[in-house]
Amino acid sequence: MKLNNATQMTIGRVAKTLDLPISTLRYYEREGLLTPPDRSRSGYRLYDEAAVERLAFIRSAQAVGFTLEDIRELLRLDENSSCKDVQKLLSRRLAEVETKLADLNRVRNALSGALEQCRKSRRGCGVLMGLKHRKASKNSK
Amino acid sequence: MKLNNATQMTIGRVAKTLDLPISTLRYYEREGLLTPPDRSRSGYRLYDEAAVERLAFIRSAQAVGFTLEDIRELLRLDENSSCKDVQKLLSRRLAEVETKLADLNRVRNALSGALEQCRKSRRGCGVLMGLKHRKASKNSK
DNA sequence: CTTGACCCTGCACTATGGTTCAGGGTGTAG
DNA sequence: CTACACCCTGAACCATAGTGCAGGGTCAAG
Repeated sequence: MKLNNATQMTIGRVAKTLDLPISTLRYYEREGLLTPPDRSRSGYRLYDEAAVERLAFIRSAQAVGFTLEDIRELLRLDENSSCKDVQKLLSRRLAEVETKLADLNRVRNALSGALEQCRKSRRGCGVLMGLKHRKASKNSK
Repeated sequence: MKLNNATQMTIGRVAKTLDLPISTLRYYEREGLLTPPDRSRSGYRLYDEAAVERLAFIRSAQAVGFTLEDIRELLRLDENSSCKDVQKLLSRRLAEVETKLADLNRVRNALSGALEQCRKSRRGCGVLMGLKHRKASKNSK
């Protein structure tokens, strides 16, 4: 099987490039996150650079807590270039991210505080002490 | 049913206090996150203040990305006061949190950059542009 | 023309974090 | 005594994000 274009890759190649299982690529396609790629005459999926970039985007976004549903939305908006909508989604997400950052910062402080306590160990490790009095901030979704 | 002690609460009361469904409390108990509370003669669960605090801790920890499994571990270690182990877990988690913070910061910058782009809209919204070239940092678990 | 690596589909299965349901007992106000 | 809110258990069910398997076709080397 010759790949016509230098940028056409089989699913296995793409999977290796991005270090994720083949099954996940097929899953993303099923779920509408990846547009169905071209097929070779024998039915093999043939991906181009754009698909690889899209995938990389998906993984990045996912790595920081966007759900596949979120990402589907982001990609959809980006495609239609409905700039207003993108803006709306973007600022909503930005606000969420900032909330999450604030939360995480508090947790980091709590953790490192507890660790500190722990090291100069008076009166047991203050894990519960350190964290339990924070208010759980609503998931904001 | 009289509550002997001022701090004894039925499941519904606790649920209302912490604003979570009754079913979740029973679920946490099933999963070993909550030690089985006292029971009234008729079999009703009766929770005390400590249980409520424990629950609050669970929700806080969960809100910032610890899994129930993580939390089970944290609580177990805290109970046994095996300070060495708590320290180990704590510093592992701290490292994870810091990685996550760094990731989130990058996303925040990407998002606000994209938003900026979007506002002075030349050449379409740069959502994909803004995010897709980041490397997905391995989940570090 | 066989071997081995790779690809296809469809369907079932997994783990996590719960939620819902059926069928039944309890507590208290009127 | 009846109503109604509340509680119990066990078991099934749900969404999310995949993973695994059976059964079969394809490609390149030797």
